[in-house]
Amino acid sequence: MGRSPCCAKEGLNRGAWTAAEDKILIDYIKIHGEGKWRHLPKRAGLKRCGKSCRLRWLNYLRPDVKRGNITHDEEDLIIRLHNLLGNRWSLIAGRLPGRTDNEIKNYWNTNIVKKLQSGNSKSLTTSSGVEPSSSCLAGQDTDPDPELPNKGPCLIRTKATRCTKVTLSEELRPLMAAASSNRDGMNVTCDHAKMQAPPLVDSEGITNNLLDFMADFEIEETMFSDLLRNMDISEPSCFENKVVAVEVDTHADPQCCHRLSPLISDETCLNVSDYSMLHGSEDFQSMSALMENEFDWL
DNA sequence: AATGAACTCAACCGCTCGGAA
DNA sequence: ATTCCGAGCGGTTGAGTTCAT
Repeated sequence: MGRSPCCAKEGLNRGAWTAAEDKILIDYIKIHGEGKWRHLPKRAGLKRCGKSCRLRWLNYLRPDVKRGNITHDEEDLIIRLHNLLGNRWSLIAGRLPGRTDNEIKNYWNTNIVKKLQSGNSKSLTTSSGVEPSSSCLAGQDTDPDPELPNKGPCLIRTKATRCTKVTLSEELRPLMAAASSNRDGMNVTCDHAKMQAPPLVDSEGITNNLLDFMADFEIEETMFSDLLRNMDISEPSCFENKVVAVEVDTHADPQCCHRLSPLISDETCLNVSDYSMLHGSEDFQSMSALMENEFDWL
């Protein structure tokens, strides 16, 4: 037996929204706020599915939705973020204030893909010199660059609230899984099955799924570098260029970032939550310098 | 001016996830 | 532990619009 539909479809309006319907929805949300979408149509007196109301509000009626064409800067950012995130439109949209995931998805599929297919990648090179990855055309999640199978994908993760998540290259995962199992008073969690699983590879030996390639560590309170220190590793330099990505919140202890810096390869994209975005800093070195200046933590 | 092709983008659909019961 | 439900996500569709002939 299948799942019950989100709403009874009989007698509901479909297709484009009318101005009158928009007004009803806006007025209702002004009074009652967002949420409870399932019950909203009945309470507001709309002959629409709750999902439809939610979509209409989020993609069109919300007051902070930005109108007008995507600017060159925005396109530049979309390309960079797509290189890092793949088709994770909501995450990309989260970095473009006022833009919705639907809008970005449409823009990508109608404009950027077309430019790529016409071989006009030069015009799509970002100001930072980043070209869209070859996987962009496939309309699939971004694969790691086959040329860099062991350096890990460049990626930006979701916003972090603390210095929490560390994404590791596959060779580091078993070590870290063991370390977290044997932790002594350190509040560290991870998906052990994922950490110890071999990476999925295709017939050519290329890791073919970014998400499988990644393994997150949740590190509460304790900093990642402290965990490393507690691991039984005779040669700390074995970590060089092995940490694929790190999430650090702007409010996190900046010293943590400093300790991490030797572990992170040049090719790695470090996500420092909004910090690097706000400052237009794309690599760890410049980000690190910014933080040094700002926090005086040396 | 007419018409068909191409394009755009709002809306829909099916699925997954997380939290509550 | 399991089920249910609300919410959100990404892929797809199709009506309306624009463009080319």
